[in-house]
Parts: sequence; C-alpha cells; structure tokens
Amino acid sequence: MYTAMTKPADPAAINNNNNNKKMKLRKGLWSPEEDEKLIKYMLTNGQGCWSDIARNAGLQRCGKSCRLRWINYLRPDLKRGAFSPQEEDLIVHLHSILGNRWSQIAARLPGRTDNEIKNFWNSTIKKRLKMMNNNIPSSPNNSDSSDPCLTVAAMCLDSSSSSCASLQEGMISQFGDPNFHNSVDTTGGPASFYTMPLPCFSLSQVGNHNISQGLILEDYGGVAGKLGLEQGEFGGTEAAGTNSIDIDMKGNINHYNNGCFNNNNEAEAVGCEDMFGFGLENNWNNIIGGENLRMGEWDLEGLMDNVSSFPSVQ
DNA sequence: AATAGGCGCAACCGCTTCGGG
DNA sequence: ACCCGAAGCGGTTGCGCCTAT
Repeated sequence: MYTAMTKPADPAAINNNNNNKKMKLRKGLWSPEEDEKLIKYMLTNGQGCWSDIARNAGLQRCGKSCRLRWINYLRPDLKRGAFSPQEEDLIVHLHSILGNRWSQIAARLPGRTDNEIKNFWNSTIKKRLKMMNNNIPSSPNNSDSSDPCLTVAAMCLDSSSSSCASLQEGMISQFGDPNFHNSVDTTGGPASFYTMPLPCFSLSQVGNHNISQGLILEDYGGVAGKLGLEQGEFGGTEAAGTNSIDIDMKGNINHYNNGCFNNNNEAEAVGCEDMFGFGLENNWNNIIGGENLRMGEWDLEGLMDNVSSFPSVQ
C-alpha cells in the first residue's frame, strides 16, 4: 500500500531538516510511522496550532496535512466501516436541506467526517440517485419510488451541481448568471419558465400534500429572478395563478404577490406549516409579511432542529 | 492470464473565513 | 482599516483494488 512516494524519511535527514526551515515537506500517503508520531503527539499534547504540531511531532508535513490526517483518519472517535442504512437516509435527507455543506452534514453524523460523507455521496449515493432518476418520469409526482427522500434527492440531481438545496444561496446567485438556463431542468415548464426540481424538503415532511412541481424560476433576462409556486402544488388547492416573489440581483425578496394563498386559507396553512415544516415557516411569514429577506439568511438551524424527527443514527 | 475500465478512498489544492497584530 | 497566518471547507486528483471481458 505504501509506495515509494510514501517511503518513510531517513531519520538523520529529519534531524537535519528540523533545523532547516526550508526542509522539503512530504506529500502523499502517510506511513504507519508518521501516523504513530501524530497520534502519540496528539494524545499527549492535544490539539493546538497545526504547523507547530507538525514541527514538534517530528513530521515532515505541513500543518494542513497533519490536520487532515488527524481529522479524517486518526481521530479516536471516528466510526469506521460502511454507512448504515439509517446514516445513508440521514445523509440524503440532510443533503436535501444543506446541499454540499459536507462539514455541516458531518456534524450531525457522529464519527463520520465531511470527507467520508462527500466521497460516499459522490460515489455511492450519486450513482444510485442517477439510476433512480432515469426511472423517474418528467413529472415527479408520478414517481413510484419507495423512498421519498431518495426520490426528491434524485429529482434534485437534475439541477445544478451545487445541488437543489442551495436554494438559500445558490439559486439566488444564479439569477444573474447568464448560464443559468443551462443549470436547471427545463422539463415540464412552459417555455418561459425554468422548473426547479423540488428542493429542500422530503416528501415525507410534506405529508399528504401533493407537491406536483416544486418551484418555478422565471427568467428575467438575467436581470432578476422570479420565484413562484406552481399551480396545484398543494392538495386541494385551486390556485388562481402563479404566486411569485420578486428577487433582485442581491437576492433580496422584495415582495410576495398574494395569489392563491390569500384566496385560499387552507392553502396558506398548508403551504406555510407543512411544506416548510423544517422551520421555514417563520421566514415564510416574513416573506408574506412583505419584509425583505435574503435567502442566505434563512434559518438553517431552525431547519436542522426539525430534522430531529428523523430516525436517529446509531 | 492479461488488461482495460470503473470504483472507492485518501490526500492535495485553492479559495474563503476568522482572528490577532 | 489593513495585513497576514491559521484554520476550515469543498472540489478535484491520483492511486490501488476489483471486476468484467
């Protein structure tokens, strides 16, 4: 496993190099000896300045490399081995909320690292979702998938690589992007609309309400965006038209056009409490209240608090 | 048996954020 | 207010293993 590139350094050279600030730092895979040194040092001295750790532990590594090795591999509290189905579900679920914020996802999976989760996502889950996505008809509500979380995530996979859950930030940033048209799925929407696959929440959280299309982004010629809820989004709702939020180039939500929500109290209740069951309702009230609100300031912690209803990971 | 291609994982790279001077 | 170094983060790369042909 250890290649020539990772061949342990000559001890004499280390001694010399310890006095030489220009010593050549090693790269590549870590040798067992290096691991041992780092573990020993960390257990004895605890965490500190990583560049000092690298030096004091007698490692020809940069602090950054030491930090990564410790966090991703050597930490005693790491959980090794395959992801459990519960962890897998939770990752998909969290990713639908947080997007590629791997560190935040990892923070909610004890013993797992962001790197591990990122790799897992980019290989296993992404592949699986892609396969599922091939089986999903253009209209998401026709999906017969048994796993709503995976279904939503698979739908999200059709959008930009920054993931659907970047609604809070990514979508906004894309409004001014001339390439925006290329980054979203255009299936199912009228010519002037760009249909974003259902973001941010799983069907299980939506309850019995039929989210048929998700969000629409109307192209304003790269000047601004318009975000709306498509007709028939909520069960029993007879929407009179597309309800919209105008968003300027800075991502400010300037006002909310009262459409079906005002015409249909039931729809309002459903939309605000169920659809945004992770805590978005507070922000949604802000939107309805006409207050300016930046997407990036949506209450992620509030969103995450509601994830507690998700099966716990062992 | 040989080998090409796919896959998973560890590590690096570059950018951003943060905190201290 | 500015600079600089450290830390953190996400994207990407490289390499060894596995598997299909």
